[in-house]
Amino acid sequence: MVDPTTLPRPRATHVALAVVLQVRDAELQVLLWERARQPHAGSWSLPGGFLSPDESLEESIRRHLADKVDVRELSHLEQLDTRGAAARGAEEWQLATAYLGLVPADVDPALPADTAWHPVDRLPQLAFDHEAIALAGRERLRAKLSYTNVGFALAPAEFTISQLREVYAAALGHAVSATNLQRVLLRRRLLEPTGARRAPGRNGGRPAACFRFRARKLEITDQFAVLRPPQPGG
Amino acid sequence: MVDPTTLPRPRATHVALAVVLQVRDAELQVLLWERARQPHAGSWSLPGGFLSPDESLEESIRRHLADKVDVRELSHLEQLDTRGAAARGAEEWQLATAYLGLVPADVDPALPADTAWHPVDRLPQLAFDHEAIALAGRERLRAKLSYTNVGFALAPAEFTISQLREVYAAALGHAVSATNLQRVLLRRRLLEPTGARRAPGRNGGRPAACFRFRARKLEITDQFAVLRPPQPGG
DNA sequence: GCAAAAGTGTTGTGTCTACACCCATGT
DNA sequence: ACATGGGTGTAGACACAACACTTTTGC
Repeated sequence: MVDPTTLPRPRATHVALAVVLQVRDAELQVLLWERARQPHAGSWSLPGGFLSPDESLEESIRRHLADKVDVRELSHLEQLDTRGAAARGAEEWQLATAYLGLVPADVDPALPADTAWHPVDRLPQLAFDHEAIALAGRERLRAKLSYTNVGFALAPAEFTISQLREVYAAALGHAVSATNLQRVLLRRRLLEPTGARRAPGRNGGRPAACFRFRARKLEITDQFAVLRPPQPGG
Repeated sequence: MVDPTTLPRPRATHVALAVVLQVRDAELQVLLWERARQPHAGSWSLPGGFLSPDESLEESIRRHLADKVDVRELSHLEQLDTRGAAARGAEEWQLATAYLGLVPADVDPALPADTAWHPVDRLPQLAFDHEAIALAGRERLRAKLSYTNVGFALAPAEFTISQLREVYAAALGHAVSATNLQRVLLRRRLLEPTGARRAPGRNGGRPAACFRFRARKLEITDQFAVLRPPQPGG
């Protein structure tokens, strides 16, 4: 092998993409962007763009997303994976790093005209392999809802258990029992009561207590560690 | 935004790295490579190298590793993360994608002179941020030992429960009970008896039954799904 | 009072750890 | 016989899902 400083190395362009998810209208939706230019002009794709030499990957995806949604509304951002793609851009050699971004259910960011939310369960035709990436983002979210506190990133800052139940049900794609949701999240000490109560609707009903997530950054809350270290006597 | 085909985009070199782990001498060890050239000449780093335009990321890391360990001995390979690094190579703009590779405990690949195994718990000074990457690889492995069948990638093709216990203990970094290990892995149907028995050692003892992993590719075996879909009646 | 919504009590099931005990072999 | 290492039986702790029941409101 030779000294890399003397031999020009092949260079690729690099793109950062994001699967930005939000629960809207009781459905998990993803932010898509209608491509104005080739390749795949007119079809939908994940938002993102080219990396600049002076920024990190995370800075880059935040910068590109800032055109679509206010960055302050991104409550969580984590990396999915990186794929090289000979077939990605036909003529240029390109790599793409995908991120998962989450937006709380109670905000409705103003979007540019070329951008819209789409239910992840009914995606339109997507450019490149973006459908697979979007679905991978959904699965990552679903898994993490079970063993981390990611819920904080989808829920409003303060909420009733019923509201939270709707958010979880939409994200997980199946019915969720408010009873058990409350017990699991309280037992794990993810939630704390704010003291506030929400007045009932027109039909009456008991006023609901309000809760918040104790932490607003990602934590592992269920150490799935089977085979844990031995603890004599217990 | 402009048509990318008309405007030259900034391009970066891209490196694929691997955290290759194996249980050796009852310790989890990582394959390191002593750098012969700048930057960081003389210090240790993770094996890897530059990406070529005609290959995928995984092909690239397998090609670079082939110089160090026989590729057939890599029982598992998965992506960790990608980091941009302004500070990575001083003068050139570079991104690095890290992989986690695993080697079964019963092989001892011939290594080139500049390459050696080091216990992950006692790493020498590593170049760049490779220490953080190596530790991230170890944590990924530890987590997956709990909820997947990755054990297959660290264990020999056929083994006794005692041998497997040593492998798990080394990888997890704490004592593991053979009793409970056997129960968990059998209950989850990860292991099956081969029918063979292993003769006892000099001191006698009951002959041990031999087992193998049912599958030799990664599977999720513990759906950590708390909040699972409702199942009326049970 | 009655419907509606929130929240609690209770029971059953399954998984895991710990530890006692039994089994098969060498010396 | 007895030490050594392999393997099973069993009991307790815990987390979870399901569902019945109670509480608090509007009408």
